[in-house]
Amino acid sequence: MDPRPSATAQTDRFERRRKAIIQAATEVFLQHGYLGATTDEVAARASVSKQTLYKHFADKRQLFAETIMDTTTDVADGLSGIAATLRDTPPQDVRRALRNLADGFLGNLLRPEVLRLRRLVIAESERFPEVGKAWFDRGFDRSLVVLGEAMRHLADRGLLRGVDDPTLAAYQFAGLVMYQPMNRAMFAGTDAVPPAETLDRIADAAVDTFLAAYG
Amino acid sequence: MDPRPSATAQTDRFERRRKAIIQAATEVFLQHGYLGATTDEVAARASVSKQTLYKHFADKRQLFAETIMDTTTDVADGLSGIAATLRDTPPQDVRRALRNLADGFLGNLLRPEVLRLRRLVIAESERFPEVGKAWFDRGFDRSLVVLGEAMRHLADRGLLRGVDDPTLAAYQFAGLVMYQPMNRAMFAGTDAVPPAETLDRIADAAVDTFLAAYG
DNA sequence: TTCGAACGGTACTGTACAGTACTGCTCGCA
DNA sequence: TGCGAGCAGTACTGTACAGTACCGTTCGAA
Repeated sequence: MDPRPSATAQTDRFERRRKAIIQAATEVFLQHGYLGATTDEVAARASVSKQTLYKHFADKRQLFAETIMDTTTDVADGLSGIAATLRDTPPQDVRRALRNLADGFLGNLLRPEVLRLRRLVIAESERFPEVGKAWFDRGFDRSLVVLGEAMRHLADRGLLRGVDDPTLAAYQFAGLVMYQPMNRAMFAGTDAVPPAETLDRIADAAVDTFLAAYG
Repeated sequence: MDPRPSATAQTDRFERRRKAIIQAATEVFLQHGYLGATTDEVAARASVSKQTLYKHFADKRQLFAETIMDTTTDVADGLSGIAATLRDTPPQDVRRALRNLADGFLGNLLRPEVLRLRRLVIAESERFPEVGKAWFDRGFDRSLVVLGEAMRHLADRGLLRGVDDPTLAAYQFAGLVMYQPMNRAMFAGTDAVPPAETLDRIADAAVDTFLAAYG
């Protein structure tokens, strides 16, 4: 009972349209929030009629859910790459590698789009519990588990000590680095991210404290 | 004391009404968010007519702004009390006092109402920048500055060392304790706060790491 | 060239809600 | 007991928007 013929050309077209709608919806939802966004604007920005939009997505709820679900792994993928380089750090470079990791956190997570996306997911985590949970599990938590694995690897190589709970250690590192700037950005606005010198001081101090415990 | 000559009865009445409206508005905004909330429901829950509501507040925006502004110092006050007890900790009890502080953070900030309020402020920090900034400055940052002062005091007494930047040290402690559970709660929902054993492990590990650096 | 499905444009429907207008009651005060 | 202010109740206005219906056009397949 597939209404579409099996021709791949039409399927491609269909998929391209769907991507355009999701792209447009991402922008509109990020700008106005869930309730503030209108399907009219999404359709217009995707250069698609509302009829087409509603052929792809049953209703506004589903459009939102699928749109945000699409972003779950974006940030995590970036951090996983950095975590991977940590595993094979030469012995004398642990401090430098951790400092590098801190910069990776700050540089990735404090980007305006990431902050707006974060705010949106948090804002709608009661209306869309599955979306919030997925974001946490597949994005947030996942990248810290990966980071924890890298730290355990460093511990196995004797470059860190006392890493009984690798994931917890990873969260501690992230907390040392991100807690102040992330909260500041969440509350005081995207343009309230601390200046580079401040971030440098925070990153240095985070590495010092982390190595005092695990170095 | 009261500069006004007469009519205090009516003024009291007026003020009581205003408080009732703000109380009702707090509940309604927390439940539905800014756009999702209706002034009809606020008026009904405050047992007040819409006319009366609009006599107290020019429009919905102002109602929201004043309602949330009213909450800025609620959480900070609770934490400041705990921070105050830290200052005069006897020498042998530093670890226990820090552990106590960690419990204070977790117990205060992970309460369902606090989480919902946090989500709301974050969600509306673009529509209401003043509100978000005020919440950060008067609530969040303020309590950590106070905590930093207490830590500097401990350092002056020789119970901590290396506290060059007390506020930064306070943020590090808060990050070690709160980063994982707060993010989990923000994304995965109010009922996703980790169980008590997990929070215990996090608090213990936070104190260990903090004291490794500053003890 | 012809056929048919999908699509864009657009107008429409129903509903929800911010803010206002009006009426009659109630309550504090003399 | 009577007066006046403020308020509850309620109805109304204007607007915005989710979702649908309809029509004419485009485009791919044979």
